[in-house]
Amino acid sequence: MSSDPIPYPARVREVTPRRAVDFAAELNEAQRKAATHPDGPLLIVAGAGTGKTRTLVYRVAHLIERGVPAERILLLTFTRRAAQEMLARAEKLVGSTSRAVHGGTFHGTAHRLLRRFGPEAGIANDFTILDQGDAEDLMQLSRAACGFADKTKRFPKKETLHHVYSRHVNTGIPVGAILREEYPRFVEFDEDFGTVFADYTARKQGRNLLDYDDLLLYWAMLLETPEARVIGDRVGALYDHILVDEYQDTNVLQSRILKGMCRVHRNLTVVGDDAQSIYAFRGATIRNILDFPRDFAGAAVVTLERNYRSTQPILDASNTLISRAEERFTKELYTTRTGGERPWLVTAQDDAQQTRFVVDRILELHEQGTPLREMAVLFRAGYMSADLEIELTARNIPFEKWGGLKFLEAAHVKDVLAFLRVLENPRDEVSWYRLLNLMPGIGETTARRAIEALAERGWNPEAFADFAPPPRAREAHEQLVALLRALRRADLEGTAGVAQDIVRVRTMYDGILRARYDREEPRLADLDRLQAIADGFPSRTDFLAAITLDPPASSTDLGFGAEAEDDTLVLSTVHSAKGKEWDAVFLIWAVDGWFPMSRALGDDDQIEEERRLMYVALTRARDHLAVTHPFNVYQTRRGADYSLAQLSRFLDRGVVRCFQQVVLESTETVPEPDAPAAPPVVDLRAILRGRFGA
DNA sequence: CCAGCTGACGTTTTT
DNA sequence: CGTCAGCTGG
Repeated sequence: MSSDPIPYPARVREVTPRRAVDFAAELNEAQRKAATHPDGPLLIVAGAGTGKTRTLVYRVAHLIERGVPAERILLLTFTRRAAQEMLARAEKLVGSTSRAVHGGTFHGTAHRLLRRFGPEAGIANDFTILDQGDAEDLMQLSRAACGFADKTKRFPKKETLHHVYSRHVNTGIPVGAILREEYPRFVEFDEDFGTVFADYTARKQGRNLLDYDDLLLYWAMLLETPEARVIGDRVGALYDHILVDEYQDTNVLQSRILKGMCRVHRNLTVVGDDAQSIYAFRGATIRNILDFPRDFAGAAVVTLERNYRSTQPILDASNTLISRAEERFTKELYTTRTGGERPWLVTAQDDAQQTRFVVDRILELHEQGTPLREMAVLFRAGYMSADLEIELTARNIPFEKWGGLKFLEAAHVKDVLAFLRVLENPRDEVSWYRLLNLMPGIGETTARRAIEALAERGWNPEAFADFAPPPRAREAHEQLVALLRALRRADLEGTAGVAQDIVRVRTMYDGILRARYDREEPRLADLDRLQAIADGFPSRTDFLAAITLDPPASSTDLGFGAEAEDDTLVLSTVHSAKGKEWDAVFLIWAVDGWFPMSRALGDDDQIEEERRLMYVALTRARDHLAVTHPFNVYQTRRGADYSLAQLSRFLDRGVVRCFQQVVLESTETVPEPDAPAAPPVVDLRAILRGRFGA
């Protein structure tokens, strides 16, 4: 129990819940305790499938029933989708009142607050947001401006620079320490990093650009900077209750924000599972959740251990796997569901056979009545589903893929967006640079000159019209000037929707696309889709912010109008599968070096994160779970040869005992459940082939 | 100064 | 496989 509950400010007003919520009947004891906890800090340690979302939804309902005005509740989630889902469920409990609850991601909320409070703190509210790719491009400009373009071949690439920068901002670890830890070969450049970062920071500010990290950083600074106290107090007073989902995946900066937001009250509820912390690469630290009771003295801790999702055999396998983890809140998931088959551990001869097995088994389950949308295939990294995607297409099985490359990151889509962004923010140097380089006859040098000319005239849009291009670029320049004028005119006349803007841009851009890229048909189709998405937005500002802050998760979930298929299989990275569940789950490529990835092998913390990641994968399954690994792996890297693949180190003897082993024969693909045969210890033929390969 | 070609390389996860 | 830096011909 909280030691010093702060009395709730008297702001009570009439609320008419649709029905009285019977917390005792609809929740189990632990859930009810969490949902109805009074004021004060609360940590809910919620294992996978223990009704975490349900508990949070009921807590929101409870707060509203107690008279907390909905608009003074802030619900921070990992994805916007998760927030919407929770709010929809809350509405079913307490009625439309709950619609006023503020829900969203940290970044989305930061964006909203900065548009509103930023101007008072020197942040013009017409800023545009850089996604990771944009930020890297800007870093490249800074790198060049600082004279590191070609000085040394060994100077870190823009991706490395950006990664170090982002890590520094999100974790507070000094740059030098990050280099020593992650990039020992770049330690000598410590000072140069500082030089580039200083330019990068100044450049962003001069161009009115904010990257993802800035959104969080400025939010934290509004709350923490003594000179901003007046603003910080107002921001901190916006909400009476803050609830945070997936707390194990927050970083130091986000934890600082929460402390700042709780300066007037201590009504902070966080929900998380330390065993599912999988975003350390983004600066998230498991310390946030482990140390919560210390950071917020008197915090109540409620643990949810009863699992409503999986069968006991699946839980046994998951529990055994995670029991090998080092530091954690100990909890053992249990269920009252009886029966269920043991999960399968499937050894395939090679990746082709692995693919065939998965597809065959999916069809089998489908025939037995499991809809495709109740099945998912999970993997460590996006590219690992390539083979499967081909097979599914060939066999006419509809699927959608989550995670991996998003179509918004495709070059041609970013090209079109660059035009819109220049209209939105004429100082957007990244977008200017990108679109100028597209024009025939304009390359790096001319683009740079044009941008300098713009900068000198205070980024006045007309300055570009006056810019005198070299003769070969004259035609392109004229066209571009005309296009931008037309777009701006439509803007002023108010005749332009975002979709209309895109149509106008494409009158010129489609030609460039055809000349510049191969496979033009699918690319043009992408632009059609972009147009269709844009159609739903009231303004360009909203559109641009939304697609950078909440990019569509799947490549198909924004198809035209009517969804193409109702019943589709899901292929997903394990990261993107977080928080979801299916009747049947296949985890493919459970091969050491792939899962865990070889890059993680040198570092104990990273290995631990990979282990938790696999735990997340296993606990997505309700009734059926199959983990597959090909025994021979075709190595494209050096030479072209097969090599032996070891089963993932996380599936040790004890874990494997929770599975039924299935070894696929080289001749046939019919699975034989409970086949006792162990995989061969060694593949002599592969060794023999290798001997004469070199 | 641009654009096209070649060879080398490294390859995650996401707001 | 796709990107990227570097080189070269126009």
